[in-house]
Amino acid sequence: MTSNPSETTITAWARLLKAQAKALDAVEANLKAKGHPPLAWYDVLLELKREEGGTLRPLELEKRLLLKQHNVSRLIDRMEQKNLLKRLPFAGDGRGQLVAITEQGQDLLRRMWPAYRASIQEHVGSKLNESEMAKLAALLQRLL
Amino acid sequence: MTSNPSETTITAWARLLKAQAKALDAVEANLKAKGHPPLAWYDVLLELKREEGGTLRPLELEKRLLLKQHNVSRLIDRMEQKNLLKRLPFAGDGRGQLVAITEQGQDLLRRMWPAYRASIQEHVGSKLNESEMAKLAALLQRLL
DNA sequence: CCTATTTAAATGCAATTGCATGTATATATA
DNA sequence: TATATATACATGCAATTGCATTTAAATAGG
Repeated sequence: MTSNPSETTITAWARLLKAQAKALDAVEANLKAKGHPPLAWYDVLLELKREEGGTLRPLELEKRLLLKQHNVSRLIDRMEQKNLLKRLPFAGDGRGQLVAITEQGQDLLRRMWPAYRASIQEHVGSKLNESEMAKLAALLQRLL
Repeated sequence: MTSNPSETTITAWARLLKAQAKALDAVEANLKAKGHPPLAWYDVLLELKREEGGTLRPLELEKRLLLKQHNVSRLIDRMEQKNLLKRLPFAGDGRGQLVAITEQGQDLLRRMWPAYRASIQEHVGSKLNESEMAKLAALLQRLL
């Protein structure tokens, strides 16, 4: 038998939704205003960049970025169109594949970061001091 | 000149996105599995229910729920189709309108709450104790 | 008052997402 | 090793969302 959430929990839940939506909307809008693609593209490229060889399987991207399988497939389609990444066969499993970041992908990552970074600071960083931010990060980690 | 976000801020930002996405995905999936409509419908109905007279203007819903104007318009369309709310003329301003919750809307609110409540507890409430939850709620408030 | 501008909401069309299913390959089991 | 089942990714079609524009009503300025 599961107990009911406390009022405090309900408040925290509501604020989690609102705070994230508000900050994300602002960050996405800023990226777009600067002529950049959506944040999801940055997320994909960053995951790839951090890997040895700059490759990951779609399945792994799906797990890390909490995306649905069909959305990963189509996100890769769009990004491949723009030459930000390319699909490679995966030797270990004929069903699978590898997605590899390209030079252009790395370049986009570098070009997006200044705008992205400034938005994070404006909409999140500036709202709490360092120790409060550390506390927030720790509490959010507990939800993961 | 805006400073750059600290590492702590970047971590908190990443976790805000992930924690919200994870919890929200789970809650939405649970509602759907129980045969309920999306959370946004609940949000709209709850906002209306809490008002004197059970009415709000679309513009107000837009602000409170952080939705785009055209999405509010179409969300209202779909909910009106299902008789969960109805559009009324707004006397004070001929351009505007009032959206009013119906009996069926109030009923849906009541029927969704047990499932929603259980999900909030499972995916958020059970992860932190009361004082931690209060701290989280307070920190998130600061982002708003 | 008349005209220009702003505001509230709706809508046509394109892009994205959700959902179900398809295709190919891998693994398990008889 | 033949057959059934599971897994990885793709895709057709419907629903939703984004974007630009439209419509109607309100307010501002001459």
